[in-house]
Amino acid sequence: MDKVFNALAHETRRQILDFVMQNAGALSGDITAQFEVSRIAVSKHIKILERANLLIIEKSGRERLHYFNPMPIQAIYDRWTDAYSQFFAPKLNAFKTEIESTEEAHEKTA
Amino acid sequence: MDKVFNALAHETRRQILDFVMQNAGALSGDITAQFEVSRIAVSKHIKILERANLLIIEKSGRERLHYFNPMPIQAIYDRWTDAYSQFFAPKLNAFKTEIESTEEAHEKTA
DNA sequence: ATTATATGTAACCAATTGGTTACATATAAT
DNA sequence: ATTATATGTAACCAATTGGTTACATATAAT
Repeated sequence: MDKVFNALAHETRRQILDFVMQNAGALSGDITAQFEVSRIAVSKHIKILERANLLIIEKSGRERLHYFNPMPIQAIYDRWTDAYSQFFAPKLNAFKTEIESTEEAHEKTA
Repeated sequence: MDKVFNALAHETRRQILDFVMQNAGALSGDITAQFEVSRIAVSKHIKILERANLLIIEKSGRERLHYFNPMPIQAIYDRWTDAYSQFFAPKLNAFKTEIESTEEAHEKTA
């Protein structure tokens, strides 16, 4: 789970996920072509995503085909919404209002 | 958005969120008491969470009261599920099966 | 058989991160 | 007025991160 959060904490890696999602089976080279940084840099990002199980790689000859795996994100979401359920239900709007009025009060004091 | 992902990419910071969520209005000192690291280290983590808008701070005299703000996470989730909706719907199971068979095939080759 | 392509690994480096100690300040309690 | 408490800031440091170049290997194409 820590690996997933860490993997998602970099813009390039999130973009790689976006790209692979829309281009299932993309090769390393296809992914590299999307970015300005070197092939090696992209390769490292892919490795981090792979270790977080966000990408699944299929080898075919000298090529590597990449597939997006949504399950770790689903797992995080499940844990998250469960833990934070009190905030994601009707109570949300009340909370919003409370925070906003708190902030207004704060601004007046500041 | 990058700030939010980065803020979530550290175990201690996720634990701070958990704690503040269940202890709305907690003081800096209350949060510090939950961890082994120094007050300063915790303070830095809090600052990162604050800048990501995941914590809202209300000053009261010499104290700082902390409140969890779920909205950035909600925003991420909205963006995420929208972008990845093709995977979070009925298709999910088909995809899972596809990946699993792919992996089996891969294991046999390896 | 030779050449081109797809990818991997090693060594290195600057920037960022996560932590520390030491010192400072503002409010509350006595 | 003095002391204790809650929090802030500065300077520093080791570890991690994100990138690079140089070299290597395995498969596909000619």
